[in-house]
Amino acid sequence: MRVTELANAMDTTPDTVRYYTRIGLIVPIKSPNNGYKTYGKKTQQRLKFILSARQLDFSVEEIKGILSESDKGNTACPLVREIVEHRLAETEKQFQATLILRKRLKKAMDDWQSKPNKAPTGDMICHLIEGESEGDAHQRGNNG
Amino acid sequence: MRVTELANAMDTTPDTVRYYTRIGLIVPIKSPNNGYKTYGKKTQQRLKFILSARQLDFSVEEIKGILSESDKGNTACPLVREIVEHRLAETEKQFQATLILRKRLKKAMDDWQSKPNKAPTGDMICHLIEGESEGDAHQRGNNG
DNA sequence: CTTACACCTGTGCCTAAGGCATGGGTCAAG
DNA sequence: CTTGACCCATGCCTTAGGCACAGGTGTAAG
Repeated sequence: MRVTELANAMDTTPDTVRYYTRIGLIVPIKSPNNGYKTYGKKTQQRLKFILSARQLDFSVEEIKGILSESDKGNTACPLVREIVEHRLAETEKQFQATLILRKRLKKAMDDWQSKPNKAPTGDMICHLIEGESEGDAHQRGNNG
Repeated sequence: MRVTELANAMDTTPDTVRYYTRIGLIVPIKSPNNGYKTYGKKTQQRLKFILSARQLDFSVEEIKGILSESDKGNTACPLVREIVEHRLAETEKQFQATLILRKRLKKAMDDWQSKPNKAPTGDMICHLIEGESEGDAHQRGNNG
């Protein structure tokens, strides 16, 4: 199988396959006559795993860790459980953040409904936004 | 005001201020004796606008467009309304995606509760994930 | 055999919004 | 002058691929 063929079979893009190849997640055999990368059944299995993990929003780095463990013959399951737990917590945060953003956007649209458009003054760029930031603490970078 | 001072006053980081400076969103005066960047009141106002817009998840590129319009003396309000509308739609999508991911993660944790850890076989890397991808179509990159 | 042409391949550069490390400059106290 | 604390500008690094480019491959026609 060559890159596009594999990509189609796994319902992903050739660029994605190339990317995973480039960073060593999957290892093809170089065809000796034309230098094209050739992927076998085992690699397809591996790619399937990678894509499934990506579906759960595992980062590529995390997947690399899992595969590394598995390649040494060890169970990757505990690691997988840990990651999924962490990912769920992260998703919960993301969820809340999106909620807040949505509320904020809706409020903005609502508030602006009645306001006219104004040309910028020396003190204001767009009164829609600048009249808006009361009672809402900003957040410095407290990420995870 | 120098970079850190401005950053503290606006409750953001010096790196952020430097970034906006670097890409020309805000323009400081170079202090002639030490080469330090110095920011005035007008710039602080501008930065406030930028940060408020970022709170609404406007991209920096979008903000650049708004400021460019405003700098020419034109109303940026229609553009702002348009962006906020678009952003709201985008957020809605994001919201749904996060919901799906959360459901998927929760289901995974649930399903795995009863399953043991297994060493990888020749055909499987981690049975938790590989047994999981039934009845769930993958998605090729159909983004917006 | 050669030509034509569609499709395919590998490589390298690009992204968003800053974060971080480095090497040096500045300011006040002693 | 020297120490030390803090501050500054600059440049590289990050994700997960996307995209453009230049050239190779394969098949049909001549």
